[in-house]
Amino acid sequence: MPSFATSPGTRDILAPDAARWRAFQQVFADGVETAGFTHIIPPMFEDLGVFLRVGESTEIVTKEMYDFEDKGGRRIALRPEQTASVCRAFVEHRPTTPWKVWYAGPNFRYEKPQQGRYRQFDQVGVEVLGVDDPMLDAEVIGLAINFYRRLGLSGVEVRLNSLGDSGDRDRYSAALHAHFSGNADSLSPESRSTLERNPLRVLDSKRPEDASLIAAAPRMSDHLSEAAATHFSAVQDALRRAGVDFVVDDRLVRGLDYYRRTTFEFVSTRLTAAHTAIGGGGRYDGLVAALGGPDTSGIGFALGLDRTLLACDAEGVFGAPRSRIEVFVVDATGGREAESICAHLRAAGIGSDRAYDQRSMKAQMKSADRSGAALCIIVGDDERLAQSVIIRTMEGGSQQTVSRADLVSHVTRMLGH
RNA sequence: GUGGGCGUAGCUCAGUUGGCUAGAGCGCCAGGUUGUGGUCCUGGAGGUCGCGGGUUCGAGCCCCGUCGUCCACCCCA
Repeated sequence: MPSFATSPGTRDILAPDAARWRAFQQVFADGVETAGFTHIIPPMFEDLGVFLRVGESTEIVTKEMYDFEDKGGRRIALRPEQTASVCRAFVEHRPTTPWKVWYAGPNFRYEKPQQGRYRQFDQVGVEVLGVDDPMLDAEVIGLAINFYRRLGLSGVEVRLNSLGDSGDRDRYSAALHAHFSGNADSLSPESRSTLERNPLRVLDSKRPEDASLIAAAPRMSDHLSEAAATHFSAVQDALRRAGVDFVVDDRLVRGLDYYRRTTFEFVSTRLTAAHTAIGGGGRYDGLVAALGGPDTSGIGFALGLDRTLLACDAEGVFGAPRSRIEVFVVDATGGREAESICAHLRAAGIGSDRAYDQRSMKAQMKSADRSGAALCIIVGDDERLAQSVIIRTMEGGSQQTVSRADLVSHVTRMLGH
């Protein structure tokens, strides 16, 4: 039996999934770079303090951080998300604004794994710093929607809300606290403890016994300042102009404390498991300042790679790309013919593979079949002597003999390059 | 962190009230086919039954512990 396996919540991504991941990130990168975003690759670990700004009341900070002391005595944490890193980078390098960046890569949270939730999980995302314009909020949301479309997803719903400015948020939070603690008896025990940590999160409870109290709770929309309300309606107008469907969800509360004003979530309507949220984001005006930078507004989103792929599976779209092997070379003379033919094909940019260990022709043909190649090239003693090869189509099984010198041009033509 | 289900071949699983040498399908390898894959036939390799302890004449099966995994809660992507 094996001595080791992957740690809980981590896994190896093998073929063909690994290529699918790469394609996913490529599609994302192409889309956002077309919109003027540049790539940022922040480190995977940082000073713990960077991430504490995510919110003292969140479980991400209190329970789920992969933190440790390094050999130099520094408090280090594996990043649980990348927004804080991007803001730290902004403060550190002070690029000119607007600063539009995108990222892709793994994050780490110490959680109990289950479907669509891992301790090491990948996200792609964007952040824009230094722009207050509500039209940007809509553009950022549209970017994600466009990406989903390119993946082929159609069952994605945009849920939209505004948490108001920090003053609004605090006043609303106090109003909620008053409402819920006045009726604490009829609240579930879990929600009672949530109430003390973060009243907003009680709205997120899915427990049936909390439903009626939540329905009767004060509305965020009644607590928005004039400025925040104007901003929010401008965002909605811009979304309508862009033809992006959305539903305003008064109860939408996002997990991280830094969110202000516009918040949104992307929900797969085709996913039945617990995790239907495949992405989310919002404004975090104030995070840059909290990290020691100038007062700078920010907005962004992160999309979960696993969950989005789960949604793709549910819709039967964006499957794994097929093998890059187009030609498989079968050599019944010992292997040296295949050796040189593969070298030629590869030099010409044609994906090719072959068998080793002088296996039987039948075994080599089986390998050719499994490789996914469209063509197979067969060399036996006759062909070697005649300086020719047989080209066989794997699907139809028709074959022709051509001279070695013409091999690459024949193959190129047959593959339709 | 809480609760529940499940750990038997590479994969999916069967295995009776505890009872001979632990099985099937798929996959893999070889042969049937002395020059040809995908179909078919035959054969073969591959297991400390997750791990440790206990009960028993005897444990894949029962008990305890542990680890892993899945699901739900919590939380979140």
